[in-house]
Amino acid sequence: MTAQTNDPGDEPFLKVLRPLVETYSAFMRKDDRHIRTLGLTQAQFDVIVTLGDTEGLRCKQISEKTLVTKGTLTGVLDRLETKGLIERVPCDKDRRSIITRLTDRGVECFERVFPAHIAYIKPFFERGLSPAEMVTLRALLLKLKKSFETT
Amino acid sequence: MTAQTNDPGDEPFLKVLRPLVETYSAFMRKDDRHIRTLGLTQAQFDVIVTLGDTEGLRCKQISEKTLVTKGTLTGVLDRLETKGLIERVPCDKDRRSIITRLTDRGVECFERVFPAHIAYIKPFFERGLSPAEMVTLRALLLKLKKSFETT
DNA sequence: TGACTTTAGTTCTAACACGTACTATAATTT
DNA sequence: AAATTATAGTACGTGTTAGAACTAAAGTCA
Repeated sequence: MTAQTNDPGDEPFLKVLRPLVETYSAFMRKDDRHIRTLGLTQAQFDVIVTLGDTEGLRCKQISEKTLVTKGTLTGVLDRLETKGLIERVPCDKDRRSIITRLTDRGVECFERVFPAHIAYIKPFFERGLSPAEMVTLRALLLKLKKSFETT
Repeated sequence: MTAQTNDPGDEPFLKVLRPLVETYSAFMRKDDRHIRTLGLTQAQFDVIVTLGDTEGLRCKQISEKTLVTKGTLTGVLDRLETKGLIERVPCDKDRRSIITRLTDRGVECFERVFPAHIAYIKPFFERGLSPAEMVTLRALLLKLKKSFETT
């Protein structure tokens, strides 16, 4: 005879929600701290990586790829511009738009920081999961993601 | 004959990292927006839920459960106190500590907001994943989490 | 007891993060 | 062409967020 409670805190799906939040948080703490040792913030790193290997992108595009809203992006770009890592040039085709691209120093930063960070993060994933588990995890995460994107 | 590139952007583990970030983000956007319609921020909601069904906790304990650092917590608690949802009472046993607990209005808020939010979020998980998939996803996430917690 | 060390919580700074309002420009409609 | 609507980026207000410096109170140990 099991106790039949209606405590919303016992919902089975919370057994997925909490690990999702906690795993993401554990990853982010590591990720963030390492990026800071490289002299960038998380948001700045994301922008540099997004701009790497491109000829420059518009705010809208950067915003979509980094999941940073445009309002926030203005400030992030301001700071990267101050650091001399990016430059903003007006767009000929659409005078509302501005093309943001890496400066020479920005490219140098990208080439130094990106591989270093990948190399730092990689072992945590490879130690924790087999290749087969990675495939499974990816598939399940994408299913869940899709559910959050419908409606 | 497959092309052998050394582009760090092609690392297999990124096929897990990106879904992890994107799924968490997709979830959070939904989660956050719903909580705001209930009149709280994410951090405030987390604190209210943590304090619900307790006789009050110390900052340290709230900080551990919500994954919010103590420096941030002070501000969150300040705003909840201003809203009249929590109260801070000195701790007899340890005069460095302060017990934070829900006021009557806070309890009322908890009882209204928590079930409502659970009910809102639940369908996204249950639509996206079968019970068996939830078990698998949970296990893999916890393995990965553990890897990020060692060292 | 008195000098270290740890712990609890606040204060402070820099940087996000979101939503709203705003300006300028572009696209569409009539 | 004029009016309407949509889009691009910025400005601003409120609220996190992490981390370092600070104060007060315990705990430790010699």
